[in-house]
Amino acid sequence: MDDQGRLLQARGVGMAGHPLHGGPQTLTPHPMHDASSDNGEPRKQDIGDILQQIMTITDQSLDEAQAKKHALNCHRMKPALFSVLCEIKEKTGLSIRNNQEEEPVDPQLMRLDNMLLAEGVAGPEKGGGSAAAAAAAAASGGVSPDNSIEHSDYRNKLSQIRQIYHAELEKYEQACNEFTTHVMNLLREQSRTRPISPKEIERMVSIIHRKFSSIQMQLKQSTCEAVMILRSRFLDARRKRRNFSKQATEVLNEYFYSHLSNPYPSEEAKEELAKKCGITVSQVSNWFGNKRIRYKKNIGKFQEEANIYAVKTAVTVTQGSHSGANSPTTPTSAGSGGSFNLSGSNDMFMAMQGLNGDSYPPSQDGRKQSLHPLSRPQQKDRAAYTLTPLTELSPLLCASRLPPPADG
DNA sequence: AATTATGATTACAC
DNA sequence: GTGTAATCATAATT
Repeated sequence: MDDQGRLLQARGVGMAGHPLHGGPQTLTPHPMHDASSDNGEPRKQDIGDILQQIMTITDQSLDEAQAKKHALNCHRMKPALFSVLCEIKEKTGLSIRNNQEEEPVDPQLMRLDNMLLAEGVAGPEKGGGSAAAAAAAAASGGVSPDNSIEHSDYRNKLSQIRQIYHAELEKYEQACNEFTTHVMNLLREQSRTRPISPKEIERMVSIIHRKFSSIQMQLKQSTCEAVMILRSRFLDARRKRRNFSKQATEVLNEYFYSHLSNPYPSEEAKEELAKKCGITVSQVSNWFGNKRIRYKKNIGKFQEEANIYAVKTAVTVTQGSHSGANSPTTPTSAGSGGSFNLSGSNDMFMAMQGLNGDSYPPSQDGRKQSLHPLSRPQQKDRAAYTLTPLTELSPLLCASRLPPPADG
C-alpha cells in the first residue's frame, strides 16, 4: 500500500521528468516554496535532486561519479525510483523491436570457413589432413623425391599462415571475450541503478560478437587470399611444370608406339600406366593427348623415337615374314591398320615418315603472330593442320612430294 | 639469350 | 564424358 502510494507519487515526478531532458531546471522544485503543510514537497525535492544527480553524473570525474553513484544507491528513494524506471521501461520497452534476426549464416563466411578447413588452415593442428598435401602425395604416388622439397616448402609456408591465422584468431577471441565481460560487468553494475533486462544484455553481447566476427571475417578473407597466392605459386602445376621421370616417359612411349595404330588407352590401361609411371590418370590422358597431336603434326621428328620403341617392343612380338624391309622404322603393331582418328590412318604416318616432317604443317609463324588472343582460330585455320585423307594423299606420297603449302 | 621440349589448360566438337 | 587443336608457362637444351 505504502509502496504503491510512493510509486504513484514518484511516477508523477517521473513523468514530469521526461521533458526534463530538455531542461532540468524546470523540474527542480523551489525550496523557498516550502509551505511545510504538504509533506509531499520534500520528497519531490529529493527526487528532483536525485534525477539531477543522475543527469549530471556523466559530467563528473570518475571518483566523483563513483561517490555519487554510491550515494544514490544508498538513497532512501532509490528503490522507488528504480521501480518507476522499471515501469517506464516496461511501457516504452514494447516499442523496442526484439530483433531476433537469427543470422542466416553468412554464405560468404561459410565459404571462407570451408576453404580454410579444406586447406588445413582451420582444421585440427598438424593434422596433415591438408587436402592439398594428401592430393599431392596421391598424385606423386610416393615416388617423386624431387617435388617433395617443394611440397615441404609449401607446407612450411602454409603452416606459417596457419600460425598467424590462429594467433590472430585467438587474439580476436580474447579481445572479444574481454570486451564482452567488460560490457557485461558495466551493464550489471548499471542494472543496480537502472533496469536492464537479461535480453538486453544478451542483445548487447550479440552485437559485440557480430562486430568481432566481422573482424574475424576480414582475417579469414585475407588468410584465404594468402593461401590462394601460395597455392598458385607452389602447387599450380602449370607454373611449376616438372617433366615426368625418364622411366615414366619410357613406359608411356612404349605404350604409344606399340599401339600406334590406335593410341587410345582405355580407362583401365590409363590407370595401369598411371600406376606404373607414378602419375595421375589425367596426366596420362594429357600425355597421350599431347603425344598424339604432336606426333601427328610432325611425324618426321618422332621417327627416331618411334624406331627405338618399335625395336624395343619388336623383341616381344613375333616377327612374321618381313620381306622388303626398306623401312625399318615401321612400328610393330602398325600393320594392323587401325585408324589414328581424324586425320587418317597410321598407314599415312608411316608413309609420312619418309618425308621431311618438319615442313608438313606449313609455316605458321605468320599466322601465329597475326592471331590476336581474342580472335579464335577458325575452321579455316584449323584446316591447315588437318591432313588430307589418305586416298587423296597417297599418290603424292608415292611421288615423295609434299602437298603444296596453302599459299601456293 | 634464344630455342626447343613438354606438361597443363583452354576452347571447341562430338 | 571423350577427343583434337591451340596455347600457355615452364624446363631443358643450344
